[in-house]
Amino acid sequence: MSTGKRLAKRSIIGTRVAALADDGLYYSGMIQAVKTPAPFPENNNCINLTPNTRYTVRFDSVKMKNREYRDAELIGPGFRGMTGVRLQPGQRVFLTYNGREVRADVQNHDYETDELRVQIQSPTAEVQIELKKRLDEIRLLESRKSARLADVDTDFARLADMAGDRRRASATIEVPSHHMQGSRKRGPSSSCDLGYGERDDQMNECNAALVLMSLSCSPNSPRPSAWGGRSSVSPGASSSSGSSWRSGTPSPPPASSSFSDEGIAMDYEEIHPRKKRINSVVFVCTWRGCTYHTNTCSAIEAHIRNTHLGPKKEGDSDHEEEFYYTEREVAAPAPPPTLSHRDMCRPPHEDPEYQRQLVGSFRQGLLSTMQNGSARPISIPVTHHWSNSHSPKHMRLSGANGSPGSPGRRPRSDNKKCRKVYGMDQRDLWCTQCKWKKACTRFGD
DNA sequence: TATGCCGGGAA
DNA sequence: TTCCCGGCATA
Repeated sequence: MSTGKRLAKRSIIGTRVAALADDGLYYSGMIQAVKTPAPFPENNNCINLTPNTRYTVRFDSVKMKNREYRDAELIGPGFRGMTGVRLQPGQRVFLTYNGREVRADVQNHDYETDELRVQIQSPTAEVQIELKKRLDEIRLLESRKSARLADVDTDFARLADMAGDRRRASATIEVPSHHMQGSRKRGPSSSCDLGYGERDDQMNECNAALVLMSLSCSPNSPRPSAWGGRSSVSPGASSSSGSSWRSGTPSPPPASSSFSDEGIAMDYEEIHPRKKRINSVVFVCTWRGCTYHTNTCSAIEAHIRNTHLGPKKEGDSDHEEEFYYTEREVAAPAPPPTLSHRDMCRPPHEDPEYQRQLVGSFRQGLLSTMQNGSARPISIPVTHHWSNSHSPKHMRLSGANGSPGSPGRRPRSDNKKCRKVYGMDQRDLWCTQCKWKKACTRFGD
């Protein structure tokens, strides 16, 4: 049943196209409206299209006015391709170079051989790279959805060489949604994993999480120059606190509370200033299914923007990329395994990898006690800043008192659970598992 | 009785 | 896969 609120699947509105402007150059834009003389003028999908159909193109550049074109005049998916197109010098094009999409400007187009001389706009670059490309290797539209390639301080050649660590990072942040408070019903998805176009509505919640993600890039870690160059730090940002609040969002970072959703400590760095280590830092894309990682912040942001998020809207400066990557230290001289998690937004005990280690140690302890008979409690250091305690505790896990009767059911732990800590009326602060009546991941063993 | 969480079903 | 909840085990 169609409600009529959504465009038909085949709607051509919103399609990205390139169209010829008065200056003889093609500019990218988007189909904004379709005018068709067909009997169903309200039908905007391509079912009733005729050769007389006219498409209103809204150009990406605000300086350019909307204009109507016939389909034969438009280049893009569903319209004509590049064949036969004549490009003028100065034409902005896109091509794949070193596995990445780059911008280039046409120097000259040989109509006979359909070969072009283009000059790549290397972002790093004093050196301009000039290439010869065939017309069919050239695009007028950004296929990788990057609107900011030119701003990104990315060494593309180095990116292509990236290899190695493929560990997945999990940096899921739950943003408590008010509409769910007190209700057991599932609310509308409030995930920040949104498609392009829906994001604005969700930015209040996302901003909160954005703050948390910003903290994952610690001020102590090496920063590429582009970071500082691009970080138009908002006036509310505190430079002395060491907080890496650098989003352009107008609201200041939450100041007083050392806790946020999911018990994430905001002033973690202040409580435990990180030991200066010269380990290399890897920025890991946390987009679901993506294992991309790189060693520069700007590169990971470029990746996220290009590959996952899509073009940035005009005047947008929400630094949304920060939400989808996490910073990881690759320990050179093998530090204690859990320390690396200090870099992450997720509290250590909620980190799946940490939990695995914990469970692993627990099992190992059980095993050893079973083998040598001595019930020696295992002591695992737990930094529990997340629960109002600022001193490291030791969580005692004893294999001796495992319940004999119910194998498979874990002995009830004495730890405070979200229910106890937050109470029923603050259910939205519970960890997800507690909400689902599952084993608590925040205070659990 | 309150709480923790397993198992399983719905979305 | 995520979310939710009945119901059992345990404190």
